[in-house]
Amino acid sequence: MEVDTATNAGSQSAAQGGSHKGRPREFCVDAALAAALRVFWSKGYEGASMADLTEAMGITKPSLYAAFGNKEALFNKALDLYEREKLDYIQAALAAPTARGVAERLMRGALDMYTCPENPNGCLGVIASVACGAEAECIRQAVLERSAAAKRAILDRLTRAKDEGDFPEDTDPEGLAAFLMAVNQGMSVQAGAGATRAELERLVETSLKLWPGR
Amino acid sequence: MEVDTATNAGSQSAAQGGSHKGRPREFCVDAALAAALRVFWSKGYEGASMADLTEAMGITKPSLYAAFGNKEALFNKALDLYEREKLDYIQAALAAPTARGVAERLMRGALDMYTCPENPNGCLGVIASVACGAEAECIRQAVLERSAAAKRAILDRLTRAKDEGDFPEDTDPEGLAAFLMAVNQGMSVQAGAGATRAELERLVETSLKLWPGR
DNA sequence: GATTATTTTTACTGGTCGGTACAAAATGCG
DNA sequence: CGCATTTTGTACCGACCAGTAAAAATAATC
Repeated sequence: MEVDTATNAGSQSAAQGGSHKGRPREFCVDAALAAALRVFWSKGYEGASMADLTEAMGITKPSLYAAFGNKEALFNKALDLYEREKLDYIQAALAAPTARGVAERLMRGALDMYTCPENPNGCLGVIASVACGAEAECIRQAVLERSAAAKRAILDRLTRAKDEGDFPEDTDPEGLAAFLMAVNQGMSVQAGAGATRAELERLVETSLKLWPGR
Repeated sequence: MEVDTATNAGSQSAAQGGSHKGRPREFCVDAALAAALRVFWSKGYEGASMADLTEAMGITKPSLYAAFGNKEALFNKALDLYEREKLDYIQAALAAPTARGVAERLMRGALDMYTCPENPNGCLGVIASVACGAEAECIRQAVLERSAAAKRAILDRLTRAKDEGDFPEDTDPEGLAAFLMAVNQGMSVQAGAGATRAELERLVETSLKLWPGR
């Protein structure tokens, strides 16, 4: 009855202690999910074929469907993993004492993530929301919801910052939140286009120099 | 002999004066290309199927192949049309007398284009470069080349502006060019995500207020 | 009217897409 | 052991993909 069995499986291959009854799973669910994330991150949702995914994950299609449900469910779990492991810098940034500190940590965190050689180029959210047509509309919606939540969190933080006197009087927190999102999205697009770390650093330094207040 | 026959055909359907020999083409090549552009613009290169294209263009597949070559050639012609008709605001912006004027016309031009209800959401260049995987690499390269050329033109203009004293001494034209590209790309992503014109206007106003110099 | 050149229509190709049916294999439990 | 349960590998499904072969249709030229 469709029980979510994405649970056990050790670190490498052999299944260990779990007191399950049937034949033990031969692959590590977490490692397979991490591999799937890399594929989605590199090729987008529709661009990633089941063949791409199964090859990268090292499992066959029936195993994938048994462990993750279907392609859409697999993507959503990969998106959870992405947010948890790769977007943690956002929450950390919001804890900075001043608006300028928030902006700086946000931009530098994005810069580090986009230029880490172990990561695919660009932002999974941007890739999946831009490169998503028709049938995969619910995927797009899921991604957009998370993006909207992030923007709202940034906006709340900047609004508080204005109350705390971090900005000149005529500053618009909504505009600045959209601005931070735009710089981040621009960095993602440029990283995907092959921009070097030095180029993106220049973008960050310039944006930071333009940032108003403290 | 692969002669490029994309020439005549009147404004609506009937082919007129052209002194060709065989059966006259029953559709307008320009109108079909415009329809194809809308499809690519909405769905990206790989997301646009031949069925999507032929339906929107009102022709059959063999007619499409005879008139345009193949999917890739059709895209490139659509990209030419896009640049010619939709990106003309860029050249106009570069003619502004000051760097601030350039930035303002660039941002407002993009804003107008992204929020024109007759246009699909977002920027074809961003969509095609982000949502392009593997096999369509040459498409991606073609788009990236045009984007790089645009950035270079902007950079040249900003460098001249610095020579003319439009900026404070410590201003980095390279950083500002990347900044303008990023705001534009961010607007495209946000427009594709469903942002309203009012939201994008706020982004433009904020970015303009941060812009340095005159 | 016959010839030649071009477009149109219909039907088709081999390949890939996401997803699945089925039986063999591997475990725990009695 | 025998049985229930779960995963595995293989082989397959109908739908769609980009692209094309072939013949009928329509025009200019002879």
